[in-house]
Amino acid sequence: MSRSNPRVVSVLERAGGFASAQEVYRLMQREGESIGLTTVYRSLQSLVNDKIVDVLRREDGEAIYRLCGGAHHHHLVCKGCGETIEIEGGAIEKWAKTMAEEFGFRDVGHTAEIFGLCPKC
Amino acid sequence: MSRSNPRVVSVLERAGGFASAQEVYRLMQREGESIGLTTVYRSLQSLVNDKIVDVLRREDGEAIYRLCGGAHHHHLVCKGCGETIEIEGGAIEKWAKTMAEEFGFRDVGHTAEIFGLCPKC
DNA sequence: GCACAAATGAAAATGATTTTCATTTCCATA
DNA sequence: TATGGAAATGAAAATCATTTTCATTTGTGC
Ligand SMILES: [Zn+2]
Ligand SMILES: [Zn+2]
Ligand SMILES: [Zn+2]
Ligand SMILES: [Zn+2]
Repeated sequence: MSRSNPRVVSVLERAGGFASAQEVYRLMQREGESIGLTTVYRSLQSLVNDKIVDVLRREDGEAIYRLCGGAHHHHLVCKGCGETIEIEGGAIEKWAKTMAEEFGFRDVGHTAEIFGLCPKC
Repeated sequence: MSRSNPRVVSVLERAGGFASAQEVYRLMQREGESIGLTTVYRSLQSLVNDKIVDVLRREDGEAIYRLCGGAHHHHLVCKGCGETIEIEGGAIEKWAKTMAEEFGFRDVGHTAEIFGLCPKC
């Protein structure tokens, strides 16, 4: 059932930072790899499910993907140039845990992102 | 040149939290207000430019808008039944501010959500 | 080879957002 | 009040990422 595609992973590796599904597709085409856009979308979804890939949104709403080091972390993203910094979320982890307990929630996860303009922009 | 539309502002006020352009449009229609979808989009854009309105993205990428200054809060969402609880984010606010300062980011916003299974599920 | 499940991808469908463009509303001035 | 132009409006078409459909191909065990 795992549709995680090693060829897509390889492209993300070479791409370095974030890339959209469309970009991954174009890259593979340019390099002469034969793949369908649908498969790119499915592979990326699968990689996200398997937590091998992070997904965020560009300001225009397009989804962008990136290989994610296993460690849990959060992001500080520049709205101008897209630069992304991985940051510690110690305070968040505690907050999420506290809130979940207070309301009796189990099996809890969370998301947290900060976005603004970096010094260069 | 200001296309900020007081009728759209009024809808956002009544809506309380976040609403997408499509939702604002549907709401106005339901209330018998005559307005075009294009104008809704233009008004919301204008309100964002004038910093009267905040814009975020839903998980599916749809843009959602909210009056600035409406009380800022976060959500605790049940993955099972969808129940949503509005929660305080004091710790987050501080965390976001600290991190942004540390890396010299300006004009900063953030998102934070907790999701899990509520006591009933 | 055979059967059958999973993977693939082309093409169509979807849905939010933007663009076009003709029409209408405002507003200042004669 | 009439008039001319600028700004606002909205219906319809265009755009574009993403999802769905569905027929075909591939892989795997027998
Ligand atoms: Zn930047
Ligand atoms: Zn965290
Ligand atoms: Zn529940
Ligand atoms: Zn907050």
